[in-house]
Amino acid sequence: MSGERIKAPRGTFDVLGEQAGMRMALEDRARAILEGAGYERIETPAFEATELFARGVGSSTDIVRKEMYTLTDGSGRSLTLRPEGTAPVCRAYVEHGMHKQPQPVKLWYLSSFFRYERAQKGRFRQFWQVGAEALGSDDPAVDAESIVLLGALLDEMGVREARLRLSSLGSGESRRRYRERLQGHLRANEQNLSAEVRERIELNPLRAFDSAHEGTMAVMRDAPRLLDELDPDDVEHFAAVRELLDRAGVAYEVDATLVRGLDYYTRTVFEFTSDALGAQSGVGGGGRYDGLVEQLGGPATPGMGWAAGIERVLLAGSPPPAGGQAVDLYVGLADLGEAGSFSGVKAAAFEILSEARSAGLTAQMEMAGRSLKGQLGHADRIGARFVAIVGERETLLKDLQNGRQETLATDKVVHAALRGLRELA
RNA sequence: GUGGGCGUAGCUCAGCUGGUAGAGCUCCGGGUUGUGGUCUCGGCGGUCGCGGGUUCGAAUCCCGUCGCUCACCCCA
Repeated sequence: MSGERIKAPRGTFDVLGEQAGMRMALEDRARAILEGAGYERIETPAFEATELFARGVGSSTDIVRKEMYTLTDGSGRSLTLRPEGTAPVCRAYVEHGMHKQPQPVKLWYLSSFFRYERAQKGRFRQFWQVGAEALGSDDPAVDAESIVLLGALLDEMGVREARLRLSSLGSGESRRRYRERLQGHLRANEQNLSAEVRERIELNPLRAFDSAHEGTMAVMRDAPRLLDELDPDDVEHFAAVRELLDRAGVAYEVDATLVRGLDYYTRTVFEFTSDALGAQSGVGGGGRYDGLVEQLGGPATPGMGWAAGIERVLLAGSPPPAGGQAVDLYVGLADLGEAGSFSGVKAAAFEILSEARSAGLTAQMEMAGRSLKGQLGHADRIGARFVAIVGERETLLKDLQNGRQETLATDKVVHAALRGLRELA
């Protein structure tokens, strides 16, 4: 061995074995649920113009301020590995003129995202999210359906004890007025706030509700509540969303202190949390972002969506085990010959392998130079039904399930295996 | 960026107060002049994260450094 071992970068991981199976199961369920509700799959580029996130996600967010993987390409363009999925989807909506399609346009994705953060349980630098976005309608039914779908996905993935918190951030003038009142309250009590919150009074005062700092929490107990100051339209919209969720039998709690980390949210916001997760309790969340498409240069278009962290869903849930691929026929060799060498027997075995696959069987061939005992052991371990031991003149075909075996001409092996499998069925 | 815990075979770990490394699992092979899942025996496999220091001697003590991990922060 020479040279230093190169390891996967901090905060990244290889997906293999059981993990890969669980992910496939999740993707499978997500597709069934979302496409059943009219969502179509979308994949956007892994990197975008930096400007998209600066404008879309918002310059007050931690994501834009310190968590983006930004690089300059050969021609001097500033590009950023996507830290989230909503802005790219909105960009695609505008770029492809989807406002001409029947609204709402419903899109879903399962992709990886990148944020420069310290990794910990449930938090990584490259992570995966499944997300759904519905653009072009401000109907409360869109909000409710969206939330119901994520709830269904979490349920099917075995995420127990998921709590749903719900709120409304309002919109327009009332929201601006509220923001100023809150800033006033914060400034009046500035000496009791944590340093982080103090720094954010101008940028994002709502974040103060999220603080775990004691002094800050005391100040926030007396702070004005946004929910008490919504516009009549927003009040009505929020009431409709709640009514629809009630009708769907979805349990939730209204939490006026629920704030989300991205600037684009308006009106409905929600989050599913689970205690099974450690410090990172958020499994998935989202909300309405009625101004985002316009902010990205498109027509005024309402939008509603969510994202759930794959790693967190898997951590909090108990996904159904993925069954391994059955192997109908394992093709072994009677005469091992030299390791890595060519032989007539090997060629005959390879021919059987091809023939078996053409006949619709799943088949594998001995490629490690194992002994006869080793080959049978291996075939058994991978769950093969039949083993063929190919010899110079004839071939032994053994049924591993009942131990029966017969010797037959090599070119009859696949037929015999097929016949054996048919008898089983 | 800050703090705690941890870094010994591919994996899980043992190795007390210093005497230059072990187990289980996995993998491969033997036990069966060719036949699997049990059992049994054996083999492959380790610069004890890295660098320095103390010592006759360090995986074991000290310092530094890197990495992993959990937490703060923030979020999915």
